[in-house]
Amino acid sequence: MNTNSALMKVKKQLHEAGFKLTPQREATLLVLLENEKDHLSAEEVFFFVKRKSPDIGLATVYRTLEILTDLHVVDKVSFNDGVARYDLRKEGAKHFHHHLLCLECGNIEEIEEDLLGEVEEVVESRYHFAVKDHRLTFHGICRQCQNKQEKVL
Amino acid sequence: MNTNSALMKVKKQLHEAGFKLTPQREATLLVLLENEKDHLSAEEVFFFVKRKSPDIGLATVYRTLEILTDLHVVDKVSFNDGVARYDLRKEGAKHFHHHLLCLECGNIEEIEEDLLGEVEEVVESRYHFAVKDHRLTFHGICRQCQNKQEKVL
DNA sequence: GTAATTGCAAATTCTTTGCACGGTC
DNA sequence: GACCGTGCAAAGAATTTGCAATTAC
Repeated sequence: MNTNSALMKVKKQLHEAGFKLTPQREATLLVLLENEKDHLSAEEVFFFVKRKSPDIGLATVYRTLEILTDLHVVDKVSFNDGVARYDLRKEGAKHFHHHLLCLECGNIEEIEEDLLGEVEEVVESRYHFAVKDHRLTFHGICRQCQNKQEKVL
Repeated sequence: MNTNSALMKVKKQLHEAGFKLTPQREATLLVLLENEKDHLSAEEVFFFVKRKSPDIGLATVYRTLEILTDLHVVDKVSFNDGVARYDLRKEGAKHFHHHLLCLECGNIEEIEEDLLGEVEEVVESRYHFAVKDHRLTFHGICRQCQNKQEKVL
């Protein structure tokens, strides 16, 4: 995905929602785009943004992330470690992707595949619940850590 | 599920892990058992426990919930509202149950059905990830709120 | 021009920790 | 009597908010 076109798209979204495009918001967006694969916390985003715009304040980052969450540009996720993390929604992705959280090394891998189609149908029909989105995280041991454990044995 | 037998079982688990079953811990457990269907935060557990044992401290509740989480008696879950919630693991349940979070009224419904069997197989084989547990929450509109919306239209 | 946005610091909220005291085997 | 567990208050971490100054449109 072209960073610039993604940026333009969000700009449009911001304007349509009545927000201004400030340099601070642009810098924050750039950081998110450059770290697409990570799951940065607000503090981490702040750390990276500060290298581009040293005068930015943490509160501004929090406020920007809140707006982007409301616009569904990012998804706020939490992996039970007490920090909110922000995950860029993939361009054109119908569904929010899933996560594999390694209990050993703490690494988080992403799964783009949908996988939940049938499950959502069951939820819709059997529980009469109109599904809009989902959060799915598997807890377990990643490939690397499995290999390490085998060596130890 | 018999409250008393559930209590006995946890007592055994505590002892096996080298912990005592103190009156405070027992009161906390009782609150969890009595509110099995809810997803209480630590503060809420504290509130209910205080009615049984007015002298209990909030820190004790936090410490108890941490022990119970480590023993997998409860699961710590987070629905992105900034508070950790504690969900009693069902007796004999192979898998952690799923949640339906209504975006309208905020209510959380539970699904006991597994539903993820095939999905886990895909994750295991295609991503070489050894699944130990999962967290699945659907965001959407619950049956009650759907009915309300229809009336408005 | 003016309403939105910002940075800073203070305030809040949730959770953890230090420590002296109390209960238990 | 060693040790675990407790309550309280203080500390810590994450996030939000109030406000005067600044900026985008």
